[in-house]
Amino acid sequence: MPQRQPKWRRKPGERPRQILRAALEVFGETGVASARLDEIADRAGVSKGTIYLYFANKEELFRQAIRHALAPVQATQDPPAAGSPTRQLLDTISRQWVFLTSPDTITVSRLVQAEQWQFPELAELYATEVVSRFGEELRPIIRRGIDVGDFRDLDPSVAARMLTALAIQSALWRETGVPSSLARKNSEEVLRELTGFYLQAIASSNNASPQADGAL
Amino acid sequence: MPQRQPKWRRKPGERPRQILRAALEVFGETGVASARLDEIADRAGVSKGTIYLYFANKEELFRQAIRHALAPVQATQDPPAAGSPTRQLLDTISRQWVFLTSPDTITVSRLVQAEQWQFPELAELYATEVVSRFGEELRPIIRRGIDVGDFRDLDPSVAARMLTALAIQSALWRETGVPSSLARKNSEEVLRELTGFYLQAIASSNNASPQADGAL
DNA sequence: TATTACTGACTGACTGGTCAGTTATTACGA
DNA sequence: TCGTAATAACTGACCAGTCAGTCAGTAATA
Repeated sequence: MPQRQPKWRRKPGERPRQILRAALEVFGETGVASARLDEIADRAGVSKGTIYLYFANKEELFRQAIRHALAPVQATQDPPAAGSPTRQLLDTISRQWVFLTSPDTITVSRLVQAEQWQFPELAELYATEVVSRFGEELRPIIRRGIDVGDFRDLDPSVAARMLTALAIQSALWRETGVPSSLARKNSEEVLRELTGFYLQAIASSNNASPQADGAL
Repeated sequence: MPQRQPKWRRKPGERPRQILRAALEVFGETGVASARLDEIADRAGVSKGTIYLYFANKEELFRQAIRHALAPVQATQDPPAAGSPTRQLLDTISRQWVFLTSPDTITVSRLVQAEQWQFPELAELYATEVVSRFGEELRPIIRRGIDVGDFRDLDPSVAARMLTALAIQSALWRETGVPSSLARKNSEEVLRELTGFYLQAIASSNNASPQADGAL
């Protein structure tokens, strides 16, 4: 006689994670206002009431979901890459690209943009944890590249911001396959176009073609 | 004895415009789902019922509001600017920048991103009417610049897409003052940084510094 | 048996959409 | 030129559906 399975199990340790994951999914598909808590509960495999054991309300759940999704980038402390500035830059961009193109990050980027008036503190969090952090990684590399003469003389802050803007927008566009010129391209191709363009863009004239090829 | 003012006036010709304008405003502030039709009606100076005389439902109102806001760009037929490729490019970017940084366009850019799953046809419209159209203006100029030797040898399509991505993201970031490095900068400064960076980025080595200064 | 985790039916506030009724405007006859 | 009938434009109270949030009760676990 088979032992009767319990209808549900107590997993107080895992619940928050399960719920946050489902929440990000649903919020990402419909936006905050249209997201239904019953749907989130379903996907998390719990009942609606359980959500309220761990989160105060829908808004707070959203906040936590975003923060949770941004945790990975907060965790990374970049091992200062070795090699030439070009090499370092390439590695750094590549690492940032992996983060930016992950489904969760795409969702967060879109949601934060969309809800910036309802949740300005999340826009700020995103700016700090993603944009600023990326800048902090990029600037010293660019500066060194200028000193060494590999890159032309430009403002490292501006150059870093340009790259980040370019990377984020590329990542967002690639997801939708819109504009159509991106539809067929996979993530690696887009990254290659991006790095190809950017390295040329900042290369000094006496170093007009830093070899980016074969780098990935 | 003062003649009694009518409580309201019949303005069937203006109503749609009034409503669309109010709708874009409210949609932009709260997103589609949270926007209340009573609020839109208030700001348009009409009652809720009137909205339904001109639009089938909320979704359709949203669609029309976006299309309406994109009409200006559809109307412009660019007079093929005179001068060197650098000059032409500068003029074109400048014109596109004005469009991108207008409050309505900012709102549209944000809304289209946010609602791309609910309204994929609007994402496509935006891609066609903004991104593709910009590309069509930029590509021939870039191509000529390459032929003439002012710009280095790169793929005009990629170069155009990079510029558009950069411009859109810069416009969106500037609005919020986030990242904080953009908070104090006004539109003109951001445009100058953008063009400065980009012209350098695509300049050929034997033309390393096309004079962008004093251009605006 | 006590405690903790969880369920899901329920409630009440909210809002998209409707439509019977009202007001402005126009057309027309005297 | 004035009343008045006809029409088009508009209003706003109402209804029906939805969903965030509650909580009395139940199931799992210690």
